[in-house]
Amino acid sequence: MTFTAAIESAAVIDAAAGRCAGCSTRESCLGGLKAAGVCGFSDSSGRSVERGQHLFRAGEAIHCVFVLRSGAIKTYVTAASGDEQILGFYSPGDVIGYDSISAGKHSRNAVALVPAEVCRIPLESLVQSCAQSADLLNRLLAGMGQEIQRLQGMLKMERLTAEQRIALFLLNQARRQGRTEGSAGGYVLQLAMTRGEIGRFLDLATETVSRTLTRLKEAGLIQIDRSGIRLLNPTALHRIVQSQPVNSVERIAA
Amino acid sequence: MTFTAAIESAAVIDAAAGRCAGCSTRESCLGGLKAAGVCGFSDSSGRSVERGQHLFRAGEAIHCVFVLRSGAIKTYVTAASGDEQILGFYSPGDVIGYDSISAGKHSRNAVALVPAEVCRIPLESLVQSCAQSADLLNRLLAGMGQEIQRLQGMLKMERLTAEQRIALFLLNQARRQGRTEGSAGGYVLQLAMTRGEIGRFLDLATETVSRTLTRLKEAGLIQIDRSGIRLLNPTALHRIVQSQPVNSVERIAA
DNA sequence: GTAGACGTTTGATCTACGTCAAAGCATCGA
DNA sequence: TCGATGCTTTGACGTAGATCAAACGTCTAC
Repeated sequence: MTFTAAIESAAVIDAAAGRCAGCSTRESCLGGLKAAGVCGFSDSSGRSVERGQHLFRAGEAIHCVFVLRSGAIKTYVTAASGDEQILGFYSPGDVIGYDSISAGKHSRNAVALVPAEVCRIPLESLVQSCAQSADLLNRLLAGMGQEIQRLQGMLKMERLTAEQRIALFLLNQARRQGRTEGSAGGYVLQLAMTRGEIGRFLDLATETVSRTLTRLKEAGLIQIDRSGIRLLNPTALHRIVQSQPVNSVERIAA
Repeated sequence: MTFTAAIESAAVIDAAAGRCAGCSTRESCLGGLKAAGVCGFSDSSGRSVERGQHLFRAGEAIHCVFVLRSGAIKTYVTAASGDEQILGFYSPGDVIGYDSISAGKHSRNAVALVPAEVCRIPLESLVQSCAQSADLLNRLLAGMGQEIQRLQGMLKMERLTAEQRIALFLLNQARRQGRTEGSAGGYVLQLAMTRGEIGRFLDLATETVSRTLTRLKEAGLIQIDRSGIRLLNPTALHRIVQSQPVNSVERIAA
């Protein structure tokens, strides 16, 4: 079992054959096919990434895509002016790196927001295996298609007011977290990112994020305590997203 | 030679075997492989679309991706509020429909801005052929990867000022038109879209698009005559895009 | 020609959100 | 315990671009 130079500093998690069997991300992960015996990536292996450590950086050569097993990762680019734009937050089960398949090198940076574990899937064997397995090919195309649709969704987001963006963001996070954790009931979001990072994702100033969250809190739609946001009224949040941008909370919360 | 029900109203252009041979879009088109004998799509065929006619609509089932041979096409979605958001303008050689591969149905509408000709590439045979041809698979993945990067570019665009967006839009259009027409020298853009459509693409009001164009014109960077914009000073336009947003034209044009 | 429909341009005004500033509040190491 | 550091919150103010309104091409149909 060896590592490429690019990640030689990483700690091995578990690259044994049956590894995918008990993985909670199997459904959405490309590598679940390994357990199914459909394809066996010989050097698929894991890596743990510490908080603040980069998984890859823009400009680096690409050798693999990553599947997030646990933790949280953000991808971002840095403008000439120096300020950062966050392109995506990733939760367990997400595949990171579709954008750069067959581009040769990464177009953005990826960094862990909290300690994370990822699976490496070498690009070469992934693409080669697609020739053998129609199922894998379909999963790959579906994953890339979803990434395209996610980005189209973000473009739509740019048209919304600050309040609508925040509401939509909270709902999206809840939906994604529900995928791995117990879905119904709770709706308590563990946000791994800061207000500033939410802002750099939604294209809002930190202050606007903060103000909007307090407004939603005071309207009774959410509850904010340290290291978590509870969605008290997801339906109202939905209404805010849908509503015409004519002061929402006041109209909706009633 | 038959058509699916979805496009039975369309006129046949040319579905003969050697058709790709003389096609100007061969380089960027997936179907160019047909001429190379690498793969032969049995029912790949053409269709002409009139100005204002839809190629497909959101919600419709997907049977194929399209390659634009001539003309211009826009894709858009309509918000609940009724206003339209344009997701992309397509020029000859572009592949339309990557986003919906393996999604089952279209997520957006596609309509011709001027009379257009497209090639249909049935999805099923496209995906199947990827198993046979590594080259085709790579082209497909590359195309989807580029679409992802195009969307990431649009997200970055949203951070720019109106003037920067317009400048970048003009440069992008020039680059894309240069791909098929004679590239150097001219820089005369034939814009198939209205000011309003540019605005609904860049997320700007029609008035802002108009005002910004006149400002660029008065600064001597572009020349506007009926049905065309000439880029007199692409370098200055580039500088505008790169510059910090502190009133650009005045600083740059000097 | 001329009427009508559209697109464009220009001006005046309004507003959501950014920016600047300063004061809370956690968390962590010594 | 106490700074030190970094995140969050709140307030005051400024501005880019939206919106409203109206005049001005330009193209097509008759």
